[in-house]
Amino acid sequence: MSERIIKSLKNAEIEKKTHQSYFNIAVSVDCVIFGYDNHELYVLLMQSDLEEFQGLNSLLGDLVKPNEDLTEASFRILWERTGLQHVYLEQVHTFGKINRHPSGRVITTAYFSLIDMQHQQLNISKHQLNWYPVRKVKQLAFDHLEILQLCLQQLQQRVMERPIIFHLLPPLFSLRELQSVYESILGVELDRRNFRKKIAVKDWITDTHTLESEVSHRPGKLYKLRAGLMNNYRPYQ
Amino acid sequence: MSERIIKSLKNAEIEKKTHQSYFNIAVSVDCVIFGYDNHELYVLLMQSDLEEFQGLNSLLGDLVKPNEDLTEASFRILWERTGLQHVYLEQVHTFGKINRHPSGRVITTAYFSLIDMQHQQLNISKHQLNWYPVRKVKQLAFDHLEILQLCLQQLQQRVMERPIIFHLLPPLFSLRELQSVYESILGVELDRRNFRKKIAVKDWITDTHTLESEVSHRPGKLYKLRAGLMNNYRPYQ
DNA sequence: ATTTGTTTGTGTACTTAGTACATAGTCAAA
DNA sequence: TTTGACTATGTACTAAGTACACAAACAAAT
Repeated sequence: MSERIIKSLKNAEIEKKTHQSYFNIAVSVDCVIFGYDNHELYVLLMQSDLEEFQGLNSLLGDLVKPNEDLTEASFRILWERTGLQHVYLEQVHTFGKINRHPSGRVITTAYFSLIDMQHQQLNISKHQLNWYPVRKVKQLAFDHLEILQLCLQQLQQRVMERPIIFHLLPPLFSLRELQSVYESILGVELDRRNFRKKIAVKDWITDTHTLESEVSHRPGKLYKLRAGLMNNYRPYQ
Repeated sequence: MSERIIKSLKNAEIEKKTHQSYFNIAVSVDCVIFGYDNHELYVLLMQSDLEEFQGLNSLLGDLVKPNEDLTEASFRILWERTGLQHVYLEQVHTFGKINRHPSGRVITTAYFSLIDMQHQQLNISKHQLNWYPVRKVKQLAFDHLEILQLCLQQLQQRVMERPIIFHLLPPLFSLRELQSVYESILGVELDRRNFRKKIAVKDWITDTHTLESEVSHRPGKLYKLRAGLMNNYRPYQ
């Protein structure tokens, strides 16, 4: 064999090996979509489409296309499955264990997002999606329970430092509602007067001088997010 | 054409498309390796091996093999390039922009690690590695400057909450050294008495009742990490 | 019309964490 | 023995966090 041919074969060999070795990890994203309703934090789940996990729920995820960012892929999933756009999204962690997916090597980057489930119209029925109380989810397909737990933990940290909790609420809200969302996320009860003081110090919201209506008790003032506030905060996506 | 053949062709088409679409994203890890010496925080960098970035430095990274975890890949890089094992490692973020790598679609998961650069023997020369003062790094190959900055930011947060800073120090250290490492990471000067109070409250270290030697001033007490402390803290890798 | 249930709105005393700051003591080197 | 460089230590002040109670507003039930 001529040296040229040997070299060429070698290159082919290398190329094949390279291809096999390095280009058969699939990349996916998974979205932990949180919503709040009636004193409870919910997560949006779908029925797993894998035989191995029949009957189990899973997070909303998909493989990332070669021509899209990780972030774009997450927004696409949100759009395709729920019809929502302009949703708050934040990267949490990348899960890369070898056997985390039964059909092959798939690494996944987890994001959480926050939506106002009471007032956004979701195309839930189309895709067999359902809201589940976060604390009652005990089992999920893949390593999705671990992912959910880490996302919840990160959410708990973030809501104290940054004004992201408002994505779970309508544009106008009462302090009672706000406190209740905090309580549902943190899993603790808060003292009302101290909570109000703490929120006041943060300077995130402004009084709209309107009142709740159609409540069977003394109506509370309605607040909104302070204008221009969100310019100072960007999630690291 | 028979229907069977058509179907078969269709399947081939789908398979090809799937393969093209989903299996040509490469996965890499990059390690931001921090070290401390003489009042300064350093990062370990290598010369970029890409023509496009000739003359620039880059982080230590490599493609992830199909049969290794992301974490394993990071440990492998550390081992291959520096000869070090049992290094502190923590995942920070996954960078997935489409054009972040000139040779194709590569997403990378960034880790930072902490090593005691004064007392560990590194195989630095073999791989053209060098330590650079973190604050003086102004340009790197790829998006590595962005990665470095985010890792530094995460390190700044973590050292306040968890006892990881000790990985940058030898087993015995004085409070002055410890304070100096904090200052080099946080980029601020700290008040000595308040610093000592703060460290005392955290209950991370114990007095060994030995003194510094060979210093041309009053020697300080030497401290070590409190026994059993690290059991309570696990990095989320 | 009155009562009941439920939630709003507000302030103070106490505790804990953070900050600013100065002086005497120990060692090596000159 | 003096100089330089560092150690060791405490107090007064400020800011943030916690515990806690009562009058007022509204709807619903009577």
